[in-house]
Amino acid sequence: MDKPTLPKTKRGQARRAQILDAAEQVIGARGFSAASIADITRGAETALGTFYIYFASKEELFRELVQEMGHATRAQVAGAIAKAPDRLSAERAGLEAFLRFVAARPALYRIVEEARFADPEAYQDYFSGFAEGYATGLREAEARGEVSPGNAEVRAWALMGMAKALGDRFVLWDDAPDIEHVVAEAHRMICRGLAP
Amino acid sequence: MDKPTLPKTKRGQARRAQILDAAEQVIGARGFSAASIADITRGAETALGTFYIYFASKEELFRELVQEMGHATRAQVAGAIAKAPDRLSAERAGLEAFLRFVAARPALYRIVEEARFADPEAYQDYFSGFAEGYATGLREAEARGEVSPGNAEVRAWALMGMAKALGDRFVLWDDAPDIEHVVAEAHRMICRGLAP
DNA sequence: ATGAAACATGAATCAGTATTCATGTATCCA
DNA sequence: TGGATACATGAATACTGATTCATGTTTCAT
Repeated sequence: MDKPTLPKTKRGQARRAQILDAAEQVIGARGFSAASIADITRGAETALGTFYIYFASKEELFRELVQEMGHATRAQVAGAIAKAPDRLSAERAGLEAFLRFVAARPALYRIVEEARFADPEAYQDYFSGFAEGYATGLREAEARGEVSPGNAEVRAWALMGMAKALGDRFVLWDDAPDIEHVVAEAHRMICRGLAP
Repeated sequence: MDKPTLPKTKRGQARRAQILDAAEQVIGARGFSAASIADITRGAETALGTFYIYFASKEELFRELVQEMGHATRAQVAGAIAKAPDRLSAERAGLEAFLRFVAARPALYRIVEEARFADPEAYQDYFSGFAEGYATGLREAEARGEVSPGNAEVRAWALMGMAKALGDRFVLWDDAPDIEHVVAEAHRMICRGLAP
């Protein structure tokens, strides 16, 4: 009933990690409401009741997974962007890093999308936070003259949306993803647009 | 048990429509798995069992709602695009029509996004079908010299993703949507990109 | 007008599953 | 090394909700 604290022993820490891993797989595969606690503990090779030693509820576990995705994505993208010499290069590197992340952890990606319904606040916070950093980067680039003037917030959301849709179609739903090719094509449009 | 056929009497047709209307509202508000058949029939002011006279299951009803959204969106966007003198104008008109549709029928929009989980096949079909038409339009425009050369499929998905993200942030999650402004900003990026 | 087909009803059935709890077993510090 | 704390177990609880069905009522072609 009480909100569980973090585990204190080695064994406890290992169990909690097992459950989180299994949850990523099971919820990623079946979806949040279809995934039962029993499925998750079975995947973690532990007893049903053990779940509640570490998590107060299914919802709390879910929130933790969404946050994990947030941290992991930011880390991946930020790392890739850091080395870029200018903003347009950063756009390319960031998009590629995102698509590679989707390829590497499809279950987590799906979980975030499901948060739109299962935990709308966490979902909005996740993307709003991401968009804020994105827009700031664009404004700084604009000040340095690396991108044309324009509304940074609209651009940030538009670019995030592009990345998500490309992730769906050319990574998640594609048998033989060719990330490099997709990134190259998309980047050309990001830089120059459609105008002839 | 058998798959119900379409109703044969006036009364039956009216009942079925009542149930579909109520379902759009209830599933749009609570989400697919949280919305119970009882909620829906209550909204339709009819008895629980009546639902199964018209629909084989909750899933079948859901599929029908997703298809309805598909038809409605296409009609809206296609109508708006038809009058455009060239492709870049068409992009602007299509984006604006889409955002206005999201504003007008948020429940249907939400239902489509939930189909990603509740009925993945319908979801993929919906967007793949849309993308196909989109890509064809871009190829024809490229042939007419109205847009620069580039991979039409990647561009189509990227543009759809942009529209979805802008719909989320600046229509669904915004207290005072300013569609015209968002469209103007986004359209500039679609035409010219970020390059200075 | 009338009876067969169509439709309406809601209690009962059936299948789950989130969460709790009483009863153990492992861990680890004093 | 003992015992207090942390952790493990899975059957039992408590509840929800999709689907069925036996029993009416309405519609409408004849």
